[in-house]
Amino acid sequence: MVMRMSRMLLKTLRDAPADAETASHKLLVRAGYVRRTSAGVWTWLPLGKRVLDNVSRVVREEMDAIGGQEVLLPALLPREPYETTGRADEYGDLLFQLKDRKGAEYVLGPTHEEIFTQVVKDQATSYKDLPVILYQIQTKYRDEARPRSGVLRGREFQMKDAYSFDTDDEGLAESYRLHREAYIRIFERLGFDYRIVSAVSGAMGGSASEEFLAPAVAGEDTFVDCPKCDYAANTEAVTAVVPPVAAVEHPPVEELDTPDTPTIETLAAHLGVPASATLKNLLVKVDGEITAIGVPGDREVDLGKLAEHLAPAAVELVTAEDFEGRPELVRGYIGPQDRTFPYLADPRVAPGTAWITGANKPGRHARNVVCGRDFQVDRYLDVVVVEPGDPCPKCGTGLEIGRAIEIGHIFQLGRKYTDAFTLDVLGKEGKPVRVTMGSYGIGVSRAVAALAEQTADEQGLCWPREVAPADVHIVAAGKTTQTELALELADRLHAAGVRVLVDDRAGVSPGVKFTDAELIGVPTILVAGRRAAEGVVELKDRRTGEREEVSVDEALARLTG
RNA sequence: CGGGGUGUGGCGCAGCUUGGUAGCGCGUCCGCUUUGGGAGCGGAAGGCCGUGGGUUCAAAUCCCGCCACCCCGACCA
Repeated sequence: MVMRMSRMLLKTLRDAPADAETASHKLLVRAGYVRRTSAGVWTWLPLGKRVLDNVSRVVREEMDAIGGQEVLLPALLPREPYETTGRADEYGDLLFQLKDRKGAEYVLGPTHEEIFTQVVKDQATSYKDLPVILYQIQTKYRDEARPRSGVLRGREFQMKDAYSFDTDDEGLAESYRLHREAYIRIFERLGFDYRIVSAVSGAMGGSASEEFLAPAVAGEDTFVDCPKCDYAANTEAVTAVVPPVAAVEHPPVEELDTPDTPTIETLAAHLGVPASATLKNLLVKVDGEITAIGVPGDREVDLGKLAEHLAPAAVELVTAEDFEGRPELVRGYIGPQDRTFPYLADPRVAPGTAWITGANKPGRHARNVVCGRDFQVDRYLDVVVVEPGDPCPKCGTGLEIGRAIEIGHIFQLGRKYTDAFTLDVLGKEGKPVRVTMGSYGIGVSRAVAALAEQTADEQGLCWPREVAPADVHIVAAGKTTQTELALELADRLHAAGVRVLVDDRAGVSPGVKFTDAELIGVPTILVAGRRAAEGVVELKDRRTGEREEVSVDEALARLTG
């Protein structure tokens, strides 16, 4: 069907809604693709629905290509399976919960590992039934504390979720590999600039997990990117590169009088040394026990990272009360020498390195405090916040830090869910075998917004052809002659299988139509204008802005070629 | 959940300080003119001013409560 703007439910806005902040949010609303219905809940208007469907189509084709079988599970689900796996509590308020008239408890599905596990338990009984890959493209519900950035992070959103079921680890690894490659093809076809980074599994459980990140200023994730090699990683997953320590004989420890220097800043200024020469000792409580973390003075500790390393132990910052009754802990002057507490340290605090650090006496610091000689480290942990310029673990180049949108995530779950539901199949030996599982997600609606973020320019949206709502946007810049030609071209192109959007609105000035065409972002703009009567039209590339006058036949040939 | 901000026709905003007829731009509808970069003139429609209460002769405006929405952070396949 040819989309005629004179008949479409489409209204572009000159001004973006005041509450829109990110480019994709502003442009998708201004260009009439989506409309907010409530916080984090969006209506997809005709143009938006087309783009959404195009993304789904690509995803579907590539999932089918690896043997995935599409199914559709309900979004309205009994709560009980989520209790079985403990995720009802784990998700907490993130779960939309409701009751039916009889008081039975339901949830709106946030992701479907539980239900897919049950489906396979129902249907698969023998190792011959496996491996199997199931997927669906479906609406998901998460009651996010803070939905934001338009459809980038909604409470209701479209997701493709896939699940693999295998009888052994090798099978899982293969299913995972298949998905990884399918994802690469999907994101290539969609026109994404993306990185694959290793990630932490979080609430999903399981071992191996990688994220597909689309770099964008509006992104919520920070990641490091090596400008030279292909290394990229989630900031939490970066490991420090420690340069080898020169075997130098350090002079003995020397105490210094350093009054009023309780912070690294004041200390470094007082002594006239860089902060990196000092050793910062941050006190935390690990399950209530006071513990110090030693990091170079110019470094920040990432408490989230620390908590992750020490989980399930609880990590809290110390408070003033914790110093009561501990006179050996001198606030601002703590050092790891003669310590009375466990000592964790960043790998940069390597054996043989010398530091300026607290002397455990008020107003006193010590220099030439050598790791391994004057103090011992109980355990090394990577807990320092990554900084731009830190060396790449792979090639040593200075890393860059950027923002990105998570558009896909793949997991080797293992047996977390199959254990919970005792999903076994009969093996070759006639004995039950516990099934192992993977799960693989793509945020379909998020991908639309992420693509908008990556491809839009000052004039508006600018879609890659594969996802664009049409191939050609025909503008009738004039009166009857132009409109008739525009409609005729639309029909002929459509007959040739080209997807067409035609601006045949009467009484709308050419200027309005041009700016609307640029805002809407269809890759090719065809203008039937001044020279329409003589059979000459203009072809314009939305991205480059290049335009060219060609005959009608030439235009048709190029667009159908 | 902590901090900040905003609620006035479809969109963007003014009015609130100092209470008294709800206003502007864009958009929409009708008519005429106009048609290559957000046209002109004339007419018109459209708003329990987020919501509940209070103060007052009188509340968009002052006071109290609530709700919704947005931003930063925490959190988050």
